[in-house]
Amino acid sequence: MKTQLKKGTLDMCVLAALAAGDSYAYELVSILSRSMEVSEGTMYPLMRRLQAEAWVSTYLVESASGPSRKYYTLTAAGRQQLVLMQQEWQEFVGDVNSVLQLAAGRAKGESA
Amino acid sequence: MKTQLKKGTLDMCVLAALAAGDSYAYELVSILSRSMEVSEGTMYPLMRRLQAEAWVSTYLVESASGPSRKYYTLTAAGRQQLVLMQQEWQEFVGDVNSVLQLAAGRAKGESA
DNA sequence: CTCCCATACCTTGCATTACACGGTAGAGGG
DNA sequence: CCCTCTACCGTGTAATGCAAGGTATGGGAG
Repeated sequence: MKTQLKKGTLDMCVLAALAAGDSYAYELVSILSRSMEVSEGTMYPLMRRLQAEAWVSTYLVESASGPSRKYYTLTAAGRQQLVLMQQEWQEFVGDVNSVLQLAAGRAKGESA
Repeated sequence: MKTQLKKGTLDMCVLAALAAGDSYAYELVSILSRSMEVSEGTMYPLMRRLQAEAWVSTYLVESASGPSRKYYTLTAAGRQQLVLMQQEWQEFVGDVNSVLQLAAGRAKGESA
């Protein structure tokens, strides 16, 4: 029900996960699922977008327990983008929190 | 360009602003604009949604410098919802930050 | 051998929501 | 009369998360 909150942050989360090491979509879902809810239907289109932006590149690796895995690596541009996104994210969190604090005082009836 | 980040937070921001005192859409835009970018085209549909959820109620007040103003007040349900949203927001921020920190260590070549 | 499950890939269609753009209308100044 | 500021509103578009469904590989259960 709070899926709207994720809009725009998943890209950053995936890039961050990839900064910790190469991975593939199916695994990324389970990695991120440890901290937040994500579904496959979100992941695959997302990875396509990241690749279209040239923030990641791919290579195939055969698996002994199923189909080949499509691994993703951060490109230099991807690393740069991650830094940028983190800055925007923290700035945004600060903005929202400042709005929340604006209200906090008066909400309890403290008149001035 | 980071409009996606706002998805789902504007409702909360508006409710928070109203917790500090009744207001009308046009004014809410300028209030929130002090902390973040919002446009009128966003505000009016948003207010209708909040009202449809019964989180706010309205009353008209004539103005000496233009058309009548449609003021919005938080309902009891609105106050409750604000608290809920704030909890979800902080939880979400924590989740995202934990993902970001996951990557932080290894990104610099610290091989555990 | 067959069936099923876990792995791993992918697509289509839907819902939500922020915003640009455009339109209406009152009050006051040039 | 026109223009600006205030203040309201609607339509259509873009972005994106997700449910649901589809394909294929490999191994274990029956």
